[in-house]
Amino acid sequence: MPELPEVEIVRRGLEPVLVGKRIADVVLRRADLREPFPERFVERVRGETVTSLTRRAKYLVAHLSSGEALVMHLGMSGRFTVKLPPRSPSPLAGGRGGEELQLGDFTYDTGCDAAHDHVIFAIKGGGVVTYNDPRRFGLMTLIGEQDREGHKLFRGLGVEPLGNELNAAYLASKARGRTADLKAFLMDQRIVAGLGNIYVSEALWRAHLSPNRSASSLAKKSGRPTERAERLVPAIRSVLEAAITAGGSTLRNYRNANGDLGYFQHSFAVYGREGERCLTPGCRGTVRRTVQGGRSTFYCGVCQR
DNA sequence: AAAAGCCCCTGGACGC
DNA sequence: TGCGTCCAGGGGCTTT
Repeated sequence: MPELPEVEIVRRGLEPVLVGKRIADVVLRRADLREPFPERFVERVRGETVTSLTRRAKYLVAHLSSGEALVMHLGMSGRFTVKLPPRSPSPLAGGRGGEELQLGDFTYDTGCDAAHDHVIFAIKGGGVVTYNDPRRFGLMTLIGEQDREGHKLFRGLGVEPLGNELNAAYLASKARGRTADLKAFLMDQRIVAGLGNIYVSEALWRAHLSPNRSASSLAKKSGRPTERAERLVPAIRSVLEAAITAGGSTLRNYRNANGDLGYFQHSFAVYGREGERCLTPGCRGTVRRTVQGGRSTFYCGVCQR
């Protein structure tokens, strides 16, 4: 589920739990996700202190005191849950009799739906962070800080959409001469890193641009940005910022309830709203769904041109 | 180099 | 209730 806003919300949720803390223990419950965990993964993480937790595109990066970075990607179905310390057995477990694991100073009750809990981190003096991922499209690896920027995971990534590097001139320079449609162009992590299927649809709606339009129409023949490119930039920024804001507030409430970093509920203008009215003021259009590159695209054919 | 297609994996929703 | 089909917010790899 995670696109940039969700990953950023997870980062903000995990930050106070992890940063400045020592990872007392790590349990791997299988040998791989999308790819195998690296050699000696547990030994290289156990005992390390997390000095900071950052995000690049859809990757979470936990910087360790060893000089290595623990790089994590949530794939399609990855999520982290946090259990703050440890009364065992938890009253919430409901006597379901989940498997019990001994971690560091305390016992962790996996509960009833732990079949896809693949990685468990015990934080010294502070709780348990669990990575759960049914589809296992996620990823965890360790990269030396020296090598990180040049690593294959990061080397080809485009600009951060919330940074200053994303601007109309940049989009135009990348879009010039492209035959791909705008949807595919914005989904390409080498152009803008962190957008996914939902927020591309949402950003194009905000910019009143059709997903079927050629990406090259962001650039004039001279290579200068068109007015469309100028519109697209604030559309991308604003939808991501709104999602992060909404998710952040939901996160607080959710953690107060049960410590779970659940994904936020967010209402979309077009995504998942096929057949419903377009929300652009004054527009009489209806949201349509099409398929591009095997993925659903939602848009209004009336106000998005 | 760029674009299109296929693959990885599991679970949930839906129709019969 | 059970079974088959389709769909899902990720990215990487191969082919053209």
